[in-house]
Amino acid sequence: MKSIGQTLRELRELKGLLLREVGAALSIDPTLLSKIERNDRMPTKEQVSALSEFYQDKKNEVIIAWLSDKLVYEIQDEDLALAAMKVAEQKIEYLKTHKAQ
Amino acid sequence: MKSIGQTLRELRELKGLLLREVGAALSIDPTLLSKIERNDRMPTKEQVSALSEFYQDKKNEVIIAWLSDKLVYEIQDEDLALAAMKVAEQKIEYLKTHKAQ
DNA sequence: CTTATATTTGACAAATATTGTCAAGTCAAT
DNA sequence: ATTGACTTGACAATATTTGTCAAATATAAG
Repeated sequence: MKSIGQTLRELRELKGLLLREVGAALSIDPTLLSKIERNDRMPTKEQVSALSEFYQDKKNEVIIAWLSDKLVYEIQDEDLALAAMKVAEQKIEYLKTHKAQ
Repeated sequence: MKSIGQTLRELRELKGLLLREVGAALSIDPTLLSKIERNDRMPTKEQVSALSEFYQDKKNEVIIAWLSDKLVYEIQDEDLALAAMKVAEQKIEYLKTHKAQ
């Protein structure tokens, strides 16, 4: 249950890499990476794709941390947040079974 | 499990009101209300507040339909949508118990 | 204490996304 | 054909988000 920032930072440090190095590998400005790892900027879908590929073995972990952070961000201040989440889950499940082509 | 648009349309029709009438009561352009009821535009937080007050008895229903739609919108195309929802739920619960003043 | 390297921060620019409006269109009933 | 309710499309207006750069901070080494 880690934030996307925490997830990315831990993965990077595990590999002993610098922001500069990851940045160079993925063409992302290191200062932007810093902000992302500090949850100061949300990475874009493309950045998450690149990062999740970069940290291969933890691909899904990265994506799930990112998606869940985006969800939380959307409703964290709401009293009905949890109730809304449950309904959203049902809606997703419904869409999944009834999805178009 | 209704969309925000469907929820609002049904509530309005139950009261036998016209878009024009609800619009006048809440200072919202009727053509915008039309789009909202057709899920073509997301209402803003302020509009949802006004609308949920207007349809008093169904206040929470309106808010939950809106919040859950926003959540779904955020992740509906993702394979990991459901997994992310579960994690987001945990994060919300965590924030709820550990929330700052 | 000075230098070197890594990271962070703040302010702003740039890009994107979202919402609001208006004129014109459809549709049904009369 | 006219009227009334609603819808649609294109564009304007706003708002939000993201990216960049220079400066600040931090840490370690010499």
